[in-house]
Amino acid sequence: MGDVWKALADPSRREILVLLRKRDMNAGEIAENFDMSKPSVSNHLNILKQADLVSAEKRGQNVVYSLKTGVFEEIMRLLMSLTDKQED
Amino acid sequence: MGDVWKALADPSRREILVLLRKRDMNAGEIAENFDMSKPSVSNHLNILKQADLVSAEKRGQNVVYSLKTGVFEEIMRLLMSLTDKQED
DNA sequence: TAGACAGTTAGACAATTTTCTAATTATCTA
DNA sequence: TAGATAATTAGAAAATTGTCTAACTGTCTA
Repeated sequence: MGDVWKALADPSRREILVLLRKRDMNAGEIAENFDMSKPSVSNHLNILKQADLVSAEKRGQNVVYSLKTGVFEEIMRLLMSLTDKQED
Repeated sequence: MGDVWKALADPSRREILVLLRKRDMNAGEIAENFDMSKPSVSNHLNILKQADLVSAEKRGQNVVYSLKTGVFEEIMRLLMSLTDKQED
């Protein structure tokens, strides 16, 4: 299981998540939004997948990526616990 | 203004934040909690400061660090917006 | 089934990041 | 004021990360 925080550290990867918020997209559609080679985007998608922030489903010759929101809750929990001093 | 996400990407820095959740600490006290040279810790503290995640106040020959929770809200807002699909 | 298309893998390279030791600055106290 | 203590700055080395091109795999369709 990859590092969620490291995954979120890169601005391109955060932008991918924002894109996927609107709708599921395949790798090519995602890549169109970036001034970057396709393998680079593929690499970012892989890091997001390992961090469990997106899921990938092969559909024909495309791979459709979707946002996975489950992990966010965990992150938010940690952030909230930092916000509330002295708890724990 | 430094990058908050990059600041949060490092596990040692996140641990520093958790330490400061309990109470304010000076640089030396923080460093005691890590198997790392003092300059390295100092570097991490500087990155956290630039990201506005901690504040530093010189008190005598010590520098006391405190958690700054303001920025978390911004992060949480972004995370929440990702959680709620299709909004915006 | 041959060629085109979508996507990933492999390998190399450049940039960034983390860490160290040594040196420096600032403050306290005997 | 001299020496000790707290912390940072400087500069270098090692590790990690992001990016590229070239090559490969799998799927579709004419």
